[in-house]
Amino acid sequence: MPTETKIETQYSIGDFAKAVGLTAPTLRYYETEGLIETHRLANGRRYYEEADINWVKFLLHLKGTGMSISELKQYVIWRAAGDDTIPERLDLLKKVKADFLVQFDEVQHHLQILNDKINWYEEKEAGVTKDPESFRAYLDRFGHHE
Amino acid sequence: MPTETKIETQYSIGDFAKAVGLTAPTLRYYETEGLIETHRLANGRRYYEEADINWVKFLLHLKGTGMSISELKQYVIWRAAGDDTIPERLDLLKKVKADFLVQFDEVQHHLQILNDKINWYEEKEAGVTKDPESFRAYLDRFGHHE
DNA sequence: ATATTACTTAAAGTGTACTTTAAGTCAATA
DNA sequence: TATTGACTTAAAGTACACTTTAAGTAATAT
Repeated sequence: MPTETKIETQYSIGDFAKAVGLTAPTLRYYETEGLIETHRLANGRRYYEEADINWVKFLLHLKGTGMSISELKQYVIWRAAGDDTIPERLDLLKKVKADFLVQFDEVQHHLQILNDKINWYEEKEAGVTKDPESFRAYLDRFGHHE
Repeated sequence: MPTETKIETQYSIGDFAKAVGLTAPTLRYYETEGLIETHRLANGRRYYEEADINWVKFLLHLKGTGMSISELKQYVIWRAAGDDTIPERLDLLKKVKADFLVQFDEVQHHLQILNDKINWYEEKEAGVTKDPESFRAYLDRFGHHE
């Protein structure tokens, strides 16, 4: 069996930024915050590999669930400390999830009211009701409150 | 039929703040931003009525869908200008809704990845897999990507 | 009556997450 | 070879949405 030399694609910071949908300054900022470890060429320039794309994309998913930079930093610190910190990481992610679900419910309620208002305006514009119904009364009709 | 004198409950800014879940400084800030019109007692102090509670809660619903203070301000300006601006308000709310729905989909995907990671950690912790499976491989098993 | 609390304004400060600038080095293209 | 473009760092600046401070007046509670 021949020995395969794996040739990893190397990305400059600009190309990597495009690949993950961020800007080069943001990547440098994340690096100073300890979220990303960067590799350096002999001339001092940063480079990134395929695996780094997965890592950054995963970080962005966590970020998208509401994790702050400092929470991500804590997560990264625990991750670097090895498998002993899996319970801590799990607790953190579960807390993030619980917070997320609360927000998620709230935001769905906000959407319901927004939808109701849009529908109310459309009915009003169409002149469906001659005697105009208040938005409150309109909400009441659907049992939508607060 | 006797003439009914409607006695509107009057709230001080502190009580009103509690009623809507904000702080007094935030209410003053919203007032300077033109989101809230305040009534004043003879002594210069602000007071609020029941109807103001509905208005602030409605604003907070719109805010919760992602509208910025300046978008809310624009909405309020149009509202004050009367029914002629209903098309503008409708356009704004529809744009807000469209943006919201994009975000909503994204955020659900973020949740999926978060959930997958939590499950992956739990399986890892339980020692279900002897030969540890990478998170990428785990995601692949469920068809969860990016 | 006095002390505490709530209100008033204007202005300055805070936190988060970047973004931009400045000054310089180095690599790639015409 | 010249010049354009991409990179480097450190530090300052920005946007948003409040929050806090300061200095003062007025209402409420003991």
